[in-house]
Parts: sequence; structure tokens; C-alpha cells
Amino acid sequence: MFSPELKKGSLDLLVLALCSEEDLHGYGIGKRIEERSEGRLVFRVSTLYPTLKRLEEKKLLAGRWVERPPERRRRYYKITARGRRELEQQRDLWSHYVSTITSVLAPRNA
Amino acid sequence: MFSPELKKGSLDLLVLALCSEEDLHGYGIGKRIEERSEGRLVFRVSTLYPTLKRLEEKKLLAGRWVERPPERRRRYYKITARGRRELEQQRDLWSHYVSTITSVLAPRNA
DNA sequence: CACAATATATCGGAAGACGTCATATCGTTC
DNA sequence: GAACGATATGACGTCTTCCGATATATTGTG
Repeated sequence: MFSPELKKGSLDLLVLALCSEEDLHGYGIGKRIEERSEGRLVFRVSTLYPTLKRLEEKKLLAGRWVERPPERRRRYYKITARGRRELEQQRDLWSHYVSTITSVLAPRNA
Repeated sequence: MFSPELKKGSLDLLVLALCSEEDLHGYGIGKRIEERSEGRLVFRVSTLYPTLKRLEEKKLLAGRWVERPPERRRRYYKITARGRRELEQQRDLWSHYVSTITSVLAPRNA
């Protein structure tokens, strides 16, 4: 629905926001985004998993394996204190960005 | 101010919108964006010029050289009919995208 | 005469999204 | 029981776009 380019830079924010509500695993995060956007926004697993890895490396998320045989193991992610700070920053940045683009498109004149 | 990733995918929309108001040259477009965003949004010339070339190749913009000796020549860009259609599409896409991200961040619940 | 601003342009690098492939389990359909 | 879709994780290579660096050229200021 939306171009890959437009989507760039928004996934970190979305993942952090979802993981701040509850612990989630990769596949579940993808489904959550799809559900809440009513199918308009979809990120492929080939995008999601590297992103989760990156956020964990940056200590914004903490992952843990959950084994529930004979099911396939899942890796659940929890937001860290640092992740919460980053989330608030990125929320601000996002709304700031949106209002900036808006003001270039339709300048409040004079 | 904003990360390169967040900015990706928005420049086409901005350029088309500005060129739909008046004919502009590359350097001027950069300055316009900077002015209207009050310095918060800046695209480098190494981003702008390839973008203009691309939009012209896609026939969304029509460029023409304006020589005013002894000044450096300028290439002015005018939006095409096709460009206007694309602009309206991208405006819709943008507002749609913003509301989609918003709804994932803060779902209208139940 | 150095420097900032105006003006156009190319090159290579970085980062993120994606398609494809691989692996594995479970439930449904044929 | 074979085929398929959903659930679940992961690697690899490609594409696009933004950016820093570099180059060229003119005008005005200090």
C-alpha cells in the first residue's frame, strides 16, 4: 500500500510503541501492525527480524526465548528503560516531522 | 534535524507541491523547503539534483534552462499535467499514511 | 584576496525495506 | 496422506534514497 521509502524510519517507533504495551514476538508484532492499520500497513518478516535484532543490540528491547514444545520457539521482546526514553523521543520527532511536512505543503502564510 | 531515514519518500511530494505553486530551480527549491520549515527540514543538493532529474525523466516535471549572463545558468522546473495528478495522489497517500501510523500508535480501541 | 552565498552536478557509502529461499510445526482440506 | 495455509524464525542479495565529499562557476562582502 505505501512505498518502501515512505515506510522507512517509522518501524522503530511502531515496534517500540507496541512493545511498551506488552511483550510481543516478531511474528506477532507484524500481525499487530497489520491489524491496527486495518491491513494498510504491512512489514515483511525480512524487515521485522533484522529490525528487532538491531533494537535489541541498541538495548532498546530485551529479548528472551520462550520454548513451548512441541511448538516452534518464540522470541519475546520487552521494552527497556532506555527503550522507553527513545520511544518518547521518537514520538515527539514523528509529530514534529508531520507538522513540518504539513507546513511546507501548506504554509501558514504571511 | 530529522534522520535521513525518516525523510525518505517525502521529497517527491514536497518538490511537486512547490513546483505546482510556481516555477522553481533546484537551489531555490532547497531554500523554499528550508524557509517554510523554519530550518527544521533541509535536503542537501546531492539529494535535490538527482531527484529533479528523476522527476523530469518520469515526466512529472518539465525543466528549462534560463540563461542570464553573466550569471550562472539556472534550470527552472514546471509541473506537468501528469505531475499534478501524481501530486494529488501523493498528497492523499501522505495523509493516509500519517493517519495509519497514528492509529497503530494509539488505536481507537475496543 | 579570502570567504560566503548562489547555482549545478557527480561519486561512493550508509541504511532500511523487500523478495526469495530455508527450516519447522500445526490444523484443515482434498 | 499429500497439499496447503497459518504460525514462527532467519539469512542473503537487491533496490532506493539520503548524504558527505568533491568539482566547477559567478557575485558580493570584508
